[in-house]
Amino acid sequence: MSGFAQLDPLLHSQLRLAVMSLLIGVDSAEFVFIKEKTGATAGNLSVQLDKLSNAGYISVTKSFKGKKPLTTCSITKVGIKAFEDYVNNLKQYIE
Amino acid sequence: MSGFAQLDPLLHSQLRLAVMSLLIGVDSAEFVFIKEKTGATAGNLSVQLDKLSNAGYISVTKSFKGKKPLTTCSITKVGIKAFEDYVNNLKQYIE
DNA sequence: ATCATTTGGTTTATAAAATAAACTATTTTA
DNA sequence: TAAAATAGTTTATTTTATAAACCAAATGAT
Repeated sequence: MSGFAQLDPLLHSQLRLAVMSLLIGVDSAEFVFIKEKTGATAGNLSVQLDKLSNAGYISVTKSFKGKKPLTTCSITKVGIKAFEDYVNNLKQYIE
Repeated sequence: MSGFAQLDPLLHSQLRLAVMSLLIGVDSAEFVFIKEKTGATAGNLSVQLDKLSNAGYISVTKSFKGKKPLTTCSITKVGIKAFEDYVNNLKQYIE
């Protein structure tokens, strides 16, 4: 058990980590809610959600709330596993 | 206590975090030792040590071992504080 | 003795990432 | 009905991380 484990670069990003941290505690969350909680700009959030989605770490559903677009996100099993692995690896650095 | 604390970007980098993690546990460490423990290339390590040094997080001393150059690093008080703050902030994301 | 290789780095170039600015489409409000 | 707000996306820019190329001295092989 020597050397430092590689930290998943997809999770080792402040904003994406915050998103995952949020999503791991809830069933699902809306774009606007995530934006407010993380303090991210819409553009940045949009890009980072895409990356998490493309990696299969979250699922993103686009629908409508009344007549306004509604983007809903939830963490996937793969995402939960990745997050847990990341946290375990990280502990090697900070404990 | 809402929102996510900003993670010190100087520490939120895999290699620099590994370096700090190493240095926090020892009195001092040599360039080659850090390089081996972290698995970094010399070039990358050199750059990242500079950044930590410029931030005042570590002190870097250049001398000679026999006739070969010897770069020795140690964490500073400021660095210890920054590391501890980083770890505390990070816990908000991963706990 | 000298030519190649290794050691211990630094500097510079490139690839990748984060972030913000600009934009789109619809909808609400004045 | 014109202006502004909502809910985003796309594109451009800045920053960062990383590796490749380089340098000087020392050691090893022929």
